Order: sequence, then structure tokens, then C-alpha cells
Amino acid sequence: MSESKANPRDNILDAAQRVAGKEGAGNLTLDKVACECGMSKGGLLYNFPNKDALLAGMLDRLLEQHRSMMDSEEKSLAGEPNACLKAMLGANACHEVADPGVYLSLLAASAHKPELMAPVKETLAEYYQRLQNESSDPDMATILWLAAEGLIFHAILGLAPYSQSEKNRLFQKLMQISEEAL
Amino acid sequence: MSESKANPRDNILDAAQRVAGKEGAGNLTLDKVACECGMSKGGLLYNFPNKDALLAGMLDRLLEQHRSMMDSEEKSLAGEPNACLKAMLGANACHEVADPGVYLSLLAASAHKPELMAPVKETLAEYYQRLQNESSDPDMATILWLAAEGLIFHAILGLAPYSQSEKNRLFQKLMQISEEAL
DNA sequence: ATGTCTTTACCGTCTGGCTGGTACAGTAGA
DNA sequence: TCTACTGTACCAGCCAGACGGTAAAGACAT
Repeated sequence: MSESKANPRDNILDAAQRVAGKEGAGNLTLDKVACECGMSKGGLLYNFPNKDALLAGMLDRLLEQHRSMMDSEEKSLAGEPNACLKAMLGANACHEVADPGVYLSLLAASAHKPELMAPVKETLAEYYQRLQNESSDPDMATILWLAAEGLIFHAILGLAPYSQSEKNRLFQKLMQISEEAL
Repeated sequence: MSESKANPRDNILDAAQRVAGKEGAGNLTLDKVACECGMSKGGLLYNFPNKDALLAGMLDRLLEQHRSMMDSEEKSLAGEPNACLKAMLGANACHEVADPGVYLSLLAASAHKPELMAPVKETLAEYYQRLQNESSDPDMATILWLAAEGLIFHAILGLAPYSQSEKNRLFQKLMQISEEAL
């Protein structure tokens, strides 16, 4: 009957993302999130015992989604040279297109309590290490990855001076270079 | 006699930057800033009539510093091909090294009230336009610029998985590519 | 030089609204 | 009846900003 009735945790996480987008990442409050997902504050706090847990949950889901995208991306690239880099670029691109705003949790968490970012930092360190070990030209691979990160950060801060389609073209270009130039 | 007695506005802006670094960009409060620069809240509000003005002041100074760095960088590169790109990369690198933390104002402003970022967006748009018009390979130039931006954003979010010296090497590498590859 | 008047730059307190978090009484389904 | 969850009422702390001082430094007239 109801397809939109995902589990309550995901409903809440989605709502939090929307609030962060509408009000600014630093103005995410429990009341607003509860209201946005049509739930009472009590209900919200039943699912996430406090604000830190909510933010951590957002980051956790982001990381998990990103990782699974990378894995599937990598599987379809099996064996190709620089598969790791290509999968990372692909995951960044897909993830951003599928749900612009997922990355807002980074801003929200970092604004509220930078310590919450530790798992993100670990994940990034792991990716970076793989990039160094599995790329034919590690420096160039790092640069291409950083450019993709730059695209993401411009997007979440609302600073991008290029259109959506130009952004997509730039992602394409990054992938293309990762085939040709190294 | 006293060199550290800059004008009060700059003292306050510096203090605000320090607070943003210590407490997290979203926890910048007027009380903390006043305390950090050894001034009362009343005194602070005399210099900046409200919080928005303080944040806007931080962004304004950031933009101004960045622009002046780009200008001087560009002057010393006069006539070289892709001078614009090189100046942008140089300014990003210098600025970040001179005062890691300048860019925290971006996070603070964006967390508090995204609208404050409008001037930043305009400036970025202008830079991007110049990059398109004055580069021999606009796409590649954009990618190198985005990589530099990625480095900055990793730094302000405390996510960089590479050391300071690796970061410097990456900046070097970016400049090198901007000479060679286009 | 003396007294008054203004301006500048700042101080410290107060307040009302918002926020995170708690307590608890309820309710629907198994 | 037990479990899983909802929703209301409430509180204590924090925050932005308003406001009423005040001390020091001129300005101006006498």
C-alpha cells in the first residue's frame, strides 16, 4: 500500500537533509527535523537519542551509500587500470546527481561538532591510500580526485559558478582523463 | 611601539576566526568572540552592529585578501600564458599557508546564513569566467583550479588525509602542470 | 585656563525567544 | 499484557541584541 513508508530512521535522515538544505547547515534543529518528517520531537528522540546521534547517523548513511556505490562501480570496471580512481570519480558523480544534498550532512556535522567528522576522515584516508597504491600515476590520480571533491564542495556551499550540465561535463572530462592521461 | 594594536575591526575578525577554529564553525557566538579578543559584547557590537555584519566582514576581508594576492601574483607573471590560472593557484596556495583558518569564515557564514555567501559566489563566478576566457585549455584549467579548491575545502573541514608537506607538493604539482600540459 | 558640551569608543546587564533534552501519559498492534 | 512507539508539557541554559551607562578626548566659547 505504502511505498514511501520506509523505515522511520531513513525518513528522519531524509527530513534532516531537507532541513539542512532549506535553513542552512548550522540551523538544523530537532524541532524542525521532527516537523519536517511529520513526527513529534518525542518520536524523533526515540529513534535518535540526541542530536549528535542524528548527525552521526547522517554521516554514517552518507559513507555507507558512497561505499556501496564505489563497490558496484568498481565491480563493473573489474581489472581495468586505475579502476580505483575511476570508481571514486564515478561514485562522487552518481551520488551527487542521485541526491544533491546528501553531502550537506558534512557541513551540518562539521558546524555542530567537528569531532563527529572522524569517521569521514578515516574513510577519506583509506580512499587516498588506495589511490596512491593502485594508480599508475598517483599524483595525477590525486589531482583528479581532488577536482571531483572540489565540485562536490562547491555544490554543497552553493558556490558553483557553472551550470548543472557543465558540472556533468566536467565529471565526464575527469573520467576521460583518467583513461587517457595515465 | 605597539605593532599588535591593529585596528579593532581586524582584532575582532582575527578573534572570530580563532573561535571558529576552536569551537567549530557553527558555534561562533558573539560572547565567545568578544571574550577571545578581550572586549565586551557591547564593544563588539559597536564595531559590528550584529552577527550578520560580523560574518559578512569576515568574508569581505577574505575576498579582499585573496584578490590582492591574485593581483600581485599576476603582476609577477605578466604576459606568461595562462597567467590567470597560475595566479589563482598561487593565491590559493599562499593564502592557505599564510593563515590556515582564513577560509573558516566560509563555513561559519554558510552555516549561519547561506545568503551571506552571495559575494563569494559572485567572486567565484568572475574568476571562473576569466579562467574560461584566458586559458589555452579551459577544461583542464578548470580541473586544476577545482583541485586547488578541493585542497582548501579538505583543509577547512579537517579532512585532509595527506600531510602539510604533501599538500604543498600537490600545489607545486598543480602549478607545474599548468605550465606543461596546456 | 576654565567650564560646558559633544562625540567616540566602549562596558556590563537584562530579556525574551529558541534549543536540546527529559518526563511521562498515552496508544496501537502482537 | 508487553513492546514499540507517539505526542505533550516542560525546563534549564544559551544566545542575539537592546539599552543605559561612562570615561576620555576634543570643540568651542569665555
